[in-house]
Amino acid sequence: MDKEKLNYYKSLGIKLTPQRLAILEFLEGNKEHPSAEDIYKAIKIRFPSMSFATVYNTLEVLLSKGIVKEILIDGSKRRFDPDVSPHHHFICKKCGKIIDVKCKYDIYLPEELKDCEIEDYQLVFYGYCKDCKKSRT
Amino acid sequence: MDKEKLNYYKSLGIKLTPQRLAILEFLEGNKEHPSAEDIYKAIKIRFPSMSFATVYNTLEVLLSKGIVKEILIDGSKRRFDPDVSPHHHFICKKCGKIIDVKCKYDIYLPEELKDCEIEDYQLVFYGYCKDCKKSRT
DNA sequence: ATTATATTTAGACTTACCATAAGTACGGGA
DNA sequence: TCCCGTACTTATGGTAAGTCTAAATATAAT
Repeated sequence: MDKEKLNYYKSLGIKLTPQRLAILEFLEGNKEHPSAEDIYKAIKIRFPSMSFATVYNTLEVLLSKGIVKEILIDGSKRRFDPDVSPHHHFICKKCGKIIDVKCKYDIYLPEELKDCEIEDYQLVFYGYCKDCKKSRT
Repeated sequence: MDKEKLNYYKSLGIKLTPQRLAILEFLEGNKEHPSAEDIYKAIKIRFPSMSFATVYNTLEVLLSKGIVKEILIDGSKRRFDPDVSPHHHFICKKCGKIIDVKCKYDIYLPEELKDCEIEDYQLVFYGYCKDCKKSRT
């Protein structure tokens, strides 16, 4: 990881432990929208002593700092996305694969929410991916 | 519940037990986007013998018949919506309240998903509702 | 005879707890 | 200025517990 990024993380007041660096490196540029378990399994290879709690703790920190984003799309588990730029997602109902959607849509503030403070919005497409579409009965 | 609806449910091949009727009545016109627990608690008053599993079983049946829809919006639990007409949602990050958004947006099929079979899409707004907006520090 | 219910059990995912360990900031000495 | 110990703060690891959901099975209802 380059020095600039390191300093950026430090400037946010994050204590950079080897485990956290490993998690950050794993997430950097990752397009798989991993779950906590995905992260845990991947890091465990290099850090056999890694604990599941550490993964969750670190994710909580990264979420609070806006370094990663949680995507509410998979009912069965939390998914995380290191790409915090505005974009949308598709999830396959069969295999759970998530695909980024970079389209821009013209989403105006709905009348029903005029008294609310909107921080973000996400568009989610549900269906079947290229591979699962074929193999469906 | 009126007879027309009853016959409609019957025509779908759903066996209408007292518990299921209670769940259907509770859901009918319900704008609270209840969780399984909300439903369980509400029905338990009239059916003390009601089981949690029955709630899940019934919801599973109603989902498969398209009578209710699951909304993936609350990371901590499943939420259900008896309004299956196309619409969107807002969720308050603080109190968890969900508000319906009936606006129509022009959502075209994104290039990234041209090989996928899209069944549905949902737009979700995140932020703070009228009440929680004030009380934030 | 088929299907739903109630109850219990089990599983997956996540959070809480606490003693131990490690990172960071600071200040004195080279 | 740079290096290095010291003290303070925070993170880790392991486990235990909590929550939500799904499975299994015997009983009851249709």
